[in-house]
Amino acid sequence: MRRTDPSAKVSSGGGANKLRKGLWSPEEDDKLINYMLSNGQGCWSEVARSAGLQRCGKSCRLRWINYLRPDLKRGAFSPQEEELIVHLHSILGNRWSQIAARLPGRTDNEIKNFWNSTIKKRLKNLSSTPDTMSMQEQCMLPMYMDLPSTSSNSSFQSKVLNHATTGNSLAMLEHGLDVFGATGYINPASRATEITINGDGFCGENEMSGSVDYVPPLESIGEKNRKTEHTVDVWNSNNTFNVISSSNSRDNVSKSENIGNAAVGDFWIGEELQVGEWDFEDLLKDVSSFPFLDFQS
DNA sequence: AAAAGTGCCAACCGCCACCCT
DNA sequence: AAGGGTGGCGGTTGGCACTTT
Repeated sequence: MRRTDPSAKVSSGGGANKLRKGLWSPEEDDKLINYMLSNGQGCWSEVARSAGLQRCGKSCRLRWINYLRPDLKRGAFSPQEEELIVHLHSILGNRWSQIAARLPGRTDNEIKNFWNSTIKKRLKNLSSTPDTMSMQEQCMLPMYMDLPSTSSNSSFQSKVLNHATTGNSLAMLEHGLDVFGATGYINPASRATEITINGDGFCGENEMSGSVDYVPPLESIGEKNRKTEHTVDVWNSNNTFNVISSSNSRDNVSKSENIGNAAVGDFWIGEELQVGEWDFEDLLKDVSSFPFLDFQS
């Protein structure tokens, strides 16, 4: 843990308006905590002024949200949290605030740091040792590694690789997954050949196999630039990807369009799946059932 | 023991959207 | 409609702590 810097920089500016930057001192923390506990959150620039802090409101907000908030859960991420982060990231991509919203007591910054410093590296390492990874990791792996070049459809594979290399889910909608999500995550409790579409209100026709996790439109209310055309990549039981196109409603996925496929290669060992290998399975199978979800926010 | 390398994470930065005037 | 203030977000950086050489 970094120690507080008693000589935090003071930003250049006019006379009395000098604002401190850098690490927060314990005294500053005390001021902010005391003010917030007695007055609650208001306009952050006003908080900074009223609390007697030579900080910009933005800095106060960040400090409070990421470090001083009393409901924060400090300490290492549990394996369950880690699993959930990986799964949510596979669905939501780098939408850290939305991932954090599903992990009580954790901040977006914390999750982002954890992802960049730990999970990313772990997944990278795992990609070179597929025989030692957990079931969940096996299922997630294809999203983060390059695929073998055995696809008969190179453009489709390019698209898949683009997803993988950008860290976005294979299942991210091509033009903005802001209404619902889908992922190639496969339920380890199921045999690969038995996986079927699931998700609230999504895809009435089980004409394609695969696994689709519905993610509630947590941020979709009031969202701008909502796209009306969606494309979803889905793992199917033949170790290929399906691409499902929908018109404009998650309740009306009208067709399944298998525009290409990409073999997932030797690291896919779905036939060796064991039921009950990890307890978090039911939770991850359908994120929408997670009790912490706030669909209305 | 010291230098170099690496990991971790708090905090900053820039951008964008929203609200108000 | 335009512009300023503010909040929120994701990407990035800087520096401390730890590990390796």
